[in-house]
Amino acid sequence: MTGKTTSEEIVDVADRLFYEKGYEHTSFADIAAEVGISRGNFYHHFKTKDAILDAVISQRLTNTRAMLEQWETDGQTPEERIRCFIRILITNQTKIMDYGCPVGTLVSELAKLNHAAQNDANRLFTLFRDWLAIQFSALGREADAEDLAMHLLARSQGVATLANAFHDERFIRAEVDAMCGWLHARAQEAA
Amino acid sequence: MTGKTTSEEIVDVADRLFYEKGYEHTSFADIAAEVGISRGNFYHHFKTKDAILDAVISQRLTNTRAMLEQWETDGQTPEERIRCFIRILITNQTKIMDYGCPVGTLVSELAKLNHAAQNDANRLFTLFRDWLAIQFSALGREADAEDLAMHLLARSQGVATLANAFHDERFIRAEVDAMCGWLHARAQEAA
DNA sequence: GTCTATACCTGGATAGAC
DNA sequence: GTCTATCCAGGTATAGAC
Repeated sequence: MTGKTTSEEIVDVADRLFYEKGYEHTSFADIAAEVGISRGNFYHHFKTKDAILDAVISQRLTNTRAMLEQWETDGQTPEERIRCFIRILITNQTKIMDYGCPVGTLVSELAKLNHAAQNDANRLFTLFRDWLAIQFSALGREADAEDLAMHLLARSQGVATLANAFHDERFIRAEVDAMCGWLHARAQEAA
Repeated sequence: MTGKTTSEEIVDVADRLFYEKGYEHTSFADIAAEVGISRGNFYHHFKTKDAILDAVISQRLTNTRAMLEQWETDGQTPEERIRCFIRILITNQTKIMDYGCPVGTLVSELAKLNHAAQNDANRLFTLFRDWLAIQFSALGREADAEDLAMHLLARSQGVATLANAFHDERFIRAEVDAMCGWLHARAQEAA
């Protein structure tokens, strides 16, 4: 710690607070306080709140792309790679139980606000969907790869929403197992 | 039209606006304008914004109970009754594509706000879960009724979230069919 | 680049006349 | 029960000194 510029710190803090408290409920004062700068100084780095949101989404897109690439090398087979996706529900269990899915909750909030950045935020979803579709194709499910990708994305979203509401670890593990089972069956069908 | 009292009208409008715009993003001015009363008059009926939220949640609980009772009479078998639940995704398709699930999005928002009414809102979820569990038990799945209920609830939540993000009717219909297929398989296993 | 001070607006909430 | 007027807190944004 730390080669980070102030701008980068602002984006990191904003990223976390937007996730934990929601976009609208996070104020400049909240972010400035955590970064340890004055509110005035803030505007030297970002002109508007929308500009911070754009930077946060852009950073999330970059981080997500990096994570997907990591999974490409972590998983030897398409099935293993897709399991990496399913298992983020376990990896991020604590945060998901507290705040839900970072992508799903942001997209839902922006939809209600009818916010201009809606489409940008949606690209986080399409990133996962397209990557999953590629994996399902590699698994031999070229014909319905995109449907399978959407199905899995939907199930993980639903699990995140209910995990957030009920704070139930057992439920998450059971659903993760069920998704892995479902995945294996789809792989067997293809083979 | 209308035998409704002003208080009832306020709750109806607030219910709709909380769904469409979110709780925090809906102001007293928004509600007052749609009801057609002044902001000052507003406080004659509800002292605080939290009080309106309580009233809205309470009304939703009442309406939900009525809907579940209706499904009890609509469906001849437990499987048919559960299908009533699955099909709300089709019935409310347009609204879900625009605003997501009324229950899921409210619960998620209140979680981020760390709002006192979180637990009350969660009762909307438990209402569905418990009703579904009763139906699965009646279907002969006493042993795993609650797990099946949570699974179905999660899937419908996920479909609502992605339907909201992608505005994809075809996806909703495909997932509804898949859920009905899954349900039938569970019923066959029990028989 | 960082600060203080401040303008401006919105939103929740109150008082009091009618 | 309904209104107008008003207060106050908090949030976004700007100006300008250091």
